[in-house]
Order: sequence, then structure tokens, then C-alpha cells
Amino acid sequence: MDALQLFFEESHQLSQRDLGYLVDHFEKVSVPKGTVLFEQGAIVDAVYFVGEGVLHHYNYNEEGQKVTLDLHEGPCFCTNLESFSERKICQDSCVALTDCTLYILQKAKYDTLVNTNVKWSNFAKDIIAKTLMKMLNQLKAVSNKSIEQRYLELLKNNPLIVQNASIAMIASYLGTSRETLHRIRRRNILV
Amino acid sequence: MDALQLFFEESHQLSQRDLGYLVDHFEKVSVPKGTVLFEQGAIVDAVYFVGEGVLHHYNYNEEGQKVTLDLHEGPCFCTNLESFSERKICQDSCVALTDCTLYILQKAKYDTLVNTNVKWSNFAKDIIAKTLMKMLNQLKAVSNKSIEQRYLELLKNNPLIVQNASIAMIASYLGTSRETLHRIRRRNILV
DNA sequence: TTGTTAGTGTGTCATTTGACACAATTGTTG
DNA sequence: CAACAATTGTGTCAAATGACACACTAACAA
Repeated sequence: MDALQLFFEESHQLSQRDLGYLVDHFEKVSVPKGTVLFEQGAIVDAVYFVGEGVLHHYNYNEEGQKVTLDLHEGPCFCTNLESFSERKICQDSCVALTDCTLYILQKAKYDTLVNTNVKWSNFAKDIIAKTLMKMLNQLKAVSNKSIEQRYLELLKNNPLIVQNASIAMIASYLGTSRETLHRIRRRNILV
Repeated sequence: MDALQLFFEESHQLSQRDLGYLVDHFEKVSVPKGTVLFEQGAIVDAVYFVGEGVLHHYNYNEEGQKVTLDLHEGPCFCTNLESFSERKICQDSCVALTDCTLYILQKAKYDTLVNTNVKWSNFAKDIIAKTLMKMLNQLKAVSNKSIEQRYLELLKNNPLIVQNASIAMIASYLGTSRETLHRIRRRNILV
């Protein structure tokens, strides 16, 4: 079973006909570790659904240091919404940390989809709303948890991320230094 | 000029006819300081647009302490999206810290709007997408800034929030302790 | 093999933070 | 006004953190 189809079946109730119609708008590709999905300075012209694999989503701060914005583990959607929907120059980059199975929805096909039928417009609205809710819930969770708790949960829930991202990426993602994350790992060496 | 109308005119290009049609779905009310917009345990059945005023959006963590999720200053939208769109029991509360001018869009009217016409569905999608982008940009900003920088920016950009929220609310909002925020204020007494 | 580079592990130390205790101030109610 | 509650201001101290410096390891190319 295709990862994309499976994802939509579990998250939204669609008829087989609608499901097929929707999935046909995506292009399935397999890409190797190191592939750049989108990059600082360009316009992001697609939404990516990651079937399998891990992505590093980052940008550079004023001091020129890489800052990890997110570490994605499939199945999940990934794009830069601001660049994609408003055709702005993107300030972030996104790179595959493992070989990935991607399903690509080009901007032109997306636009046709959401402008022709209220069903698909509401469908897109739903996905964006769910993304927003997930983010808000994450923020809520973060505010009550120590870096150590968050690292241990990442290890438990997303072992692929911990395996494939460097300690520096993860430290930046958790909002701490490489050294502090190392102390945490040493303390929890048994876990 | 109505705050709601002004907001839509600046953020979206709509015909006068569409603008009027849209605004007619909202009910304008003035409420005093202390008014509860929505509350833990209930289902949020409206979207609120705050014309003028300041809101405290919070919940309780496992230890039973109030945690500030957000401090809103009008003009802005406010609701609990998860409760509103999926009719779930809300875990947060939202209370007016000042007298407020509110524009209320009931769930039933919202549903009619987004289900009848692809224009309004895309309009709602846009607002949700903008909210998500704003949140992502805030997160990006936060990761590079100290609590002190963030407090000083809040003071500069949202003086009404600093004036009307307690030091404890703001400390929780910034993710630090009351004492630390106090040290920051003492250091920057001249600002 | 050697050299090079990127990433990781480690120790030291000055600073910052949170927690706690309590004083001072403000606001509210009878 | 007095009494009380809520909020804010303050000092002390142990613990956590970031910054820095450098050793160690792994991967890779020449």
C-alpha cells in the first residue's frame, strides 16, 4: 500500500474515487540521502509528503550559524508555506538525512485543486489547520518540559531522527548547546 | 471605520459587496475587563476577532499552575481551533485583561460560509495559513533571542500587554520565572 | 598509508537561573 | 480607616548552563 494513500485514508474519510483523484496529483519519487528538497534563496513550488525518511529543516541566523527549525520523520508533510503560497523567496533549506520516498505536489496542480471545488479547498484548509494545531500542542508541551525530558521523548518517539541527525542538529532543535545535550546523553547512557 | 472591516481591507482584497457580506456574519459586542471568552471544559463555538483590547490565553499544567499560552492584543483573531473546528472539549481559557471590542463569528455561520463557496473556504484557509506562518516566524525569532531581548521587544511592540498583564503572566509567556523577569526589569529600568 | 576534516567526548570556569524565604507595596473589602 | 489578600521587589544559594579549549574518533581523499 502506498504511504500517501494510507495516510489520507487514516486521516480523512474520502471515497475511493476522490482518493484516487487526489493521489493522482502527486508524483512519487525516491531520493538519496543528501537530496535538497528546497533551499534558501529560491521559491518553493511544491508541497512534499515524506512517506519514509528523515529531513533536516534549517536556516542561518544573523551570526551565520545553522539553526535547526525542524526535524521531520515520515509520514508527514513538508514545505515552506510562506514561500509556497505567497511565492516569496524562501529563507530556509530542507535536506534529506536518509534516503527518502517523497510524493510531490506541484504548485500548479495544488492551485487547480483548491480553486475548482469547495471540497478540496476545505481539504487543504483541514491539513493546514491540523498542522497549526499540532504546532500549538507542541508549544504547550514544550513549555512544561525540560530539555532532558524532550530529548528522551524524541529518542523514544523518533529514534530515526536521533540516529540520523547529528548531536549539533538535535541540540539546536531542542534549543540548547551541543555540550549540554552531550551531558544529557551521558546521564542517560542506559536508556 | 469598524476595526474588523479595516482589518479585512488591509489584509485581503475584497469587493465592497463581499466585504459587507462577510462582516455581516460577525456580531459586534463590547465587553468589560474580566470577561471570559472561552473556558476549559467547554466547547468553543465561535471565532473572536478582537478589535481593541488585551486577552490572556492560558491553561493549567500537571502541577495545577497557570501557564500563559498567549497574550493577544487587538486587532487579531482568537479562538481554540481544535475545539472550534473539531468540537472537542477545550483545555484552555481566555479572559479579557482590559475592556474589549469583540466581533463574534458563530460556528454555524462559519460553517455555512466555508461550505457554500470556494471563495470563502479559501479565505478561511488563508487566515489559518497566515496564523500558522506567523507562529513559525515567531518560533524562528524566539530561537535566536534571549528572554531579555524578547521582553524589551514586547515592551516596545505591545506596551498594552505589558501594562495590563501581571509580571507572572508575562514571565510564564516568555518561559521564565517571575524573579528572572524582575531582574530584567530592574536592569532596564531606564527603558 | 598518511593527512585532513567533521563530528563527538571531556574538563574548567564564570554567569545565569530557579527556588525559597520574606519584606514592601498595592488594591480591595468590610 | 483597618484588615486582608494579591502582587511585586529583594537577597541568598545551590544547580544548571554556555563558552572555551582541546583530545579523541570516524570517514574519506590523496
